Amino acid sequence: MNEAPKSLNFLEHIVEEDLKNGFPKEQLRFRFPPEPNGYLHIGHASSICLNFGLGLRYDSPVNLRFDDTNPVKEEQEFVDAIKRDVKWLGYNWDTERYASDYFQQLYDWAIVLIKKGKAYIDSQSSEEMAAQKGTPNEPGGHSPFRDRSIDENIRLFEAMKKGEFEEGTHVLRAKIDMSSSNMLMRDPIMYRILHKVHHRTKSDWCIYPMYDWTHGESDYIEQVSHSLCTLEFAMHRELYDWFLDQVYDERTVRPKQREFARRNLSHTVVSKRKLLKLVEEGVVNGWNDPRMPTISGLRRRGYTPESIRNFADTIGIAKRENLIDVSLLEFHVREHLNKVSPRVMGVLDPIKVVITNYPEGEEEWLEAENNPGDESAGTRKVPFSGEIYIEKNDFREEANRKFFRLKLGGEVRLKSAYIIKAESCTKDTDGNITEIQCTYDPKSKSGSGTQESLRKVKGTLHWVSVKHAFEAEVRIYDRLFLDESPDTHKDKDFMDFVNPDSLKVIKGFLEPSLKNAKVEDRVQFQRLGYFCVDPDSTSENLVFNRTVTLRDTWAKIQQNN
RNA sequence: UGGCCUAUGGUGUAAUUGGCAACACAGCUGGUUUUGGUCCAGUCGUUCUAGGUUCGAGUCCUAGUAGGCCAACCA
Repeated sequence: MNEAPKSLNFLEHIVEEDLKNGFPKEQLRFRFPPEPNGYLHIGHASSICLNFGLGLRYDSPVNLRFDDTNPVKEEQEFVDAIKRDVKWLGYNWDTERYASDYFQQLYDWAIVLIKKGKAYIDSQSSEEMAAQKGTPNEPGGHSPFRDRSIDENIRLFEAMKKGEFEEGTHVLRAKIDMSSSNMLMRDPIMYRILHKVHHRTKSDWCIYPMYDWTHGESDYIEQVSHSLCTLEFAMHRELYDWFLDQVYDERTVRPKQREFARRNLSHTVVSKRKLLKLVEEGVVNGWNDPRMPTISGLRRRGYTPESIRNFADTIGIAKRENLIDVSLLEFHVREHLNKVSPRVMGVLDPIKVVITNYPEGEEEWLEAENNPGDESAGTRKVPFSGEIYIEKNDFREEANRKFFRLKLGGEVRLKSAYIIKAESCTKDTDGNITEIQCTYDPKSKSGSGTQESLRKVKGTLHWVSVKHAFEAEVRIYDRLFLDESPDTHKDKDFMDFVNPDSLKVIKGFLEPSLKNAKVEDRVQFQRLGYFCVDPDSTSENLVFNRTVTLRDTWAKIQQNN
């Protein structure tokens, strides 16, 4: 907010332009309008950051408005989840609103339209109406009910409201233009009959307003100045304005709809239907599975609100098609986690190292820094002993100069501990290495300041003391889809691209300081990645989710060979 | 036989509104480093096509091309 001149996106330009043309800054108001029929995902997060970001930028109120005009699909559970997610992202709405709060006002205005001859009751079936609607290339025809008298329209509409008709028997339509090139202007439906219980208004209503009739008028009621939505609503703008014209009073703020392109993330899907399929077919374990692009999934995965906000800020906003590489999201979570997460040591694929010259039965507690980039993070004690675990792939019997980890005859630094040298290793009958024998240099202790401790050795390994380490469950997550755009292939289903290795559950050996880690704690397992404590954790069985690996140039080197 | 929207490095977004095309990510090279992390330095590479207006066009105009959206009693 307070840094040097940041360039504006096209929506901010529009606001600036309005301000320049005399729109009072105090009357700026925005809204985030989710339909409570599903969970918020990363795409919504961008929209949330956009609208609330505008609120922050101009110090303007932002309403959280639930667009709950369809009782068939909407539930309180989603309202609660959405509120939790928006809060978690770090935003505060001015007021919590519901389109259903406006049902009476909307009804009254509908009567006004009928009286002005701008709306009528159509008693055809939906099939008949569809057939009449024409196509984008051909104009539609008029309904035989289009010229009902105002009195009859009023009488029928009231009867609809009283519940005197079956679902599907009548609708209220705006009387606009059946030959418009914009299909939405061909006498759009304003109300339909639905004998359903609404999550808030219960059984008060059996007629429910449609989106187009509701949304703009709700913006108007709330005096939202800029109503931002995605591109597919661009054609709705003409209707949005037409409806507004019917009730607009010059003395009030006239809401302005503008459209932006939704932002697509690579290697993922976000449509409700597809996410539901992943849940129902057991590809993932629920809506908040750490592989899901839902806010709750990202949270459980270990993403921070800051990283998501920074991501949204970086990708910007425009009107063209886009596919943002997920590596940018990963960059932002690494960037933030690098600053805030304590470093710890854990070995996920252990091999035992015996330090042959370490005094039998002895142990010592060494000082280790919690974050080399942040002195204020302090230090902690880590136990060392004559038997430790290191990662299997940190040892090779022989290797070239590029491999600066442990090899026979070679030296390596144990992070925050001593320099060791591999002398020999033992194998089982299949030739698998089962143990490595090393010697250590007692004078090389980290931080001791001795000549030996200051020696430069190329490699530094993380480790845990066998005797002190404890076991925990570690869930290694990877991208859910192997294809960057799994749901855009004409000949293939997105399910064909599910990564079979998106989750591996393993056992890790962790340093004892982690024993009292709490759910949602985030740490960096040194040299491995960032991990987050999962809510499945119990006091006997801690569960860590891998949020993201560290950048791994070694992996890249190996890949290129 | 339509209407609306869009087109800038590999990706995303900018360009003081007509004035030297920039920022981030990704890639590559080197340096620092008790994390092959971080950090630092460097490097690669861009205005869909064809005309037009202009001293000057990514920006304005025309045509073309490519992509997206539009015919739910969904939002």
